[in-house]
Amino acid sequence: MASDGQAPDNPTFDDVVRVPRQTLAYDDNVAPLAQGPRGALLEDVARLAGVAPITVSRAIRQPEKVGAERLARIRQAIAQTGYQTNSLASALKSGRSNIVLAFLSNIGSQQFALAMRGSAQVLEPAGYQFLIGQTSYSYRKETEIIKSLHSLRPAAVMFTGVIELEDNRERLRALGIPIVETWAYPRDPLDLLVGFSNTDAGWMAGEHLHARGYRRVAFLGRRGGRGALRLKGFRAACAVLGLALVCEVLCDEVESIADGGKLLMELLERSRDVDAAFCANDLLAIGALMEARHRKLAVPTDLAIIGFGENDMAAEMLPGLTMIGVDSFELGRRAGDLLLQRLRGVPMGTTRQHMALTLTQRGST
Amino acid sequence: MASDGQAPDNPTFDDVVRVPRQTLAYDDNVAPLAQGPRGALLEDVARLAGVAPITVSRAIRQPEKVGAERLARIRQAIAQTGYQTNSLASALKSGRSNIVLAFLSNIGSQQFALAMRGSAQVLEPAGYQFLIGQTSYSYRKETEIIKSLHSLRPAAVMFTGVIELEDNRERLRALGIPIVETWAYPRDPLDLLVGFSNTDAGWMAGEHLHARGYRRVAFLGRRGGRGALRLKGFRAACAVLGLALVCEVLCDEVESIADGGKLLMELLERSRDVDAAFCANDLLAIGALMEARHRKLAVPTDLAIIGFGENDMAAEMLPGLTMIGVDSFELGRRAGDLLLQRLRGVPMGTTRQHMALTLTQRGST
DNA sequence: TTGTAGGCGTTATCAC
DNA sequence: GTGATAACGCCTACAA
Repeated sequence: MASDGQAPDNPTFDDVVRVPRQTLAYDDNVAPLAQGPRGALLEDVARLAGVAPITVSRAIRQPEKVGAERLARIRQAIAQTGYQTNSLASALKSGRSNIVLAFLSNIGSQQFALAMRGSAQVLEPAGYQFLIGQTSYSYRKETEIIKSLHSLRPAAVMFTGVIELEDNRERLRALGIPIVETWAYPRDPLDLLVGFSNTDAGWMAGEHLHARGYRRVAFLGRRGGRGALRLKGFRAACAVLGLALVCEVLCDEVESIADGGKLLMELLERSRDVDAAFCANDLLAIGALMEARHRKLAVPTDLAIIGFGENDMAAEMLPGLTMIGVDSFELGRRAGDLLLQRLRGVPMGTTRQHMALTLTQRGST
Repeated sequence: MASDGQAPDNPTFDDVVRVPRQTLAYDDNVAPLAQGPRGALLEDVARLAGVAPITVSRAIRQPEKVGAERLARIRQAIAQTGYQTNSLASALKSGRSNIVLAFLSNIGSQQFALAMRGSAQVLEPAGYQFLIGQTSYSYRKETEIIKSLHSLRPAAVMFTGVIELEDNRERLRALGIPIVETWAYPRDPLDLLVGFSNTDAGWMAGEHLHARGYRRVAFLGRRGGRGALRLKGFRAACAVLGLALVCEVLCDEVESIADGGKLLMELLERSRDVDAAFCANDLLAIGALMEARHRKLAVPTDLAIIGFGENDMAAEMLPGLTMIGVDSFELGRRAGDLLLQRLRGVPMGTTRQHMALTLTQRGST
């Protein structure tokens, strides 16, 4: 065992728990393990059940079209052999797989992660494999990914954002699969949409600051994408309500809490005559609040802070952070639901859902 | 635009930026869009280039085996048609795809997310599609996922953890693909390993508390998995160094910061005669520190707190949280590197890498 | 260096 | 309700 500090030269082995074979009871039978790298084929099952391969295939996909007796025999044969459909071959022939792909612009975001849980909770029980990829806020990567979809043939795709490149929109349409965009409320979504208005979010921030009596405000946020939309709404509110938008501190990327501190410092350098700041995302708001405290600025008396996005930390901080946000988990769940309806061919009333924005006031304003 | 508060009935449309076609310059040519849902085939490219399909296939995979002149013609034809390899068909025939799958036990974890970025940074430039799934700390789901791998035939798989079920280990071995386990240091990894000793992490926590003069300590953490390993090391350190391990507060799952608060409350109910607590993960440590502050406990004088796992927040809190952790990004990067070596058939010196644990002392101890 | 033949495992199509 | 046949798009094996 390590005996003196930082980096033990001889790490102790972890005695990881090992669960022996077949001791866990599942609802379904745990099939016997495949023999060797090549598992049972449709043909093997068919031979065992005394039917044609195509009948086994049907028994799996459309059991109602197979006679009861044979169905039973086939099911037993499947259990015996541990047969698993080769989804590659299946997808190649049918042109559609059971994979649903979600692409996150940032895999580290708490909100996106929550949404993914919501979607998975809906899609996985329905038999889809839910996998996640990242675009890292890069057009370049987004394009590569979307190109690759053409041959991966997922059943559906989901994005935490709106596709902006016309080329990519075209490519996605050409796939002919359900697509959900989220996290914004554009006029013309590609296909399905579960989102909210970032413009309104900015407006709400301005309105709240005004209602709380602040008059000289600042914006901290990303220059592009949803940041720009939130800024637009914020500017509009300031103009209408008569707030002085003293300072817009913009950046290109937000990677961590530390960025919030940096932007706040920049703000304070540019102007000290500001009584409230709207931080256009959760990390920025948390970072700004911490930096303010480090500098002994009293929040909210010296500077009020409102953020967008919700985050577990917001409620836990002192003072609590006032945040505008959406229920990300629910957003993900609904996105999954919309996809499911499409995939099942249910006639759809609406293909666009709006998520309500909520403002949770805490101590920071 | 929303005019009064919480949930606007008529959300404002976001005027999302739209980037028109062909205005972005990439290093490679952006191929023209595929015509219709069915893109160009190997055969189409071959016809255009005046060669056999197999030659095109080779030009893509082993260009050195194709004559220079034809290679040029083929490449032009590929660009013209916008041909994209159908990875399904390719994988079906060759028995191997270019997808690398990583499974996270918890998609919301900051550390896991960092590791994924590290892996992606290595694997994606090498031409692999890096996708992420979740096991949600469930044996059941893990089993389902591993079964499905059989037919998805990824090039390799990665887990943020060690596979504990013997059945699943068997299934994974049968796949015959590179496998990386991480986040622990077991005696007998399935294949590749990039990990650290959780047992040592627990030991280090005990050692640190001892060195700082604390004598009556508590453990807060998960009952199973890595929590149990960290507890084991912590217990050992306490025994050897003469610390009184007054209280072990255990739980089954950790989902959010709030759980840390709950466990701390439980601790305080069970015993007030404790001068330091080791929280076996980042959320627990953050939650416990916050709860302590809410209760006006002075940290570290009334209660010291040390956590495992690192987290952006740890350094930002007041007092800063002393944490033991690993460089998750680097861990992910190395895991990706190991996989790449395997996939490329590079003879490997070692298939097991140990990541150093580091203790960062901050104000909380 | 290039090409031919055949098949990966499944499912669409069309007969029975 | 069931089965024979062909084909999805590519790549391995072998031959030229």
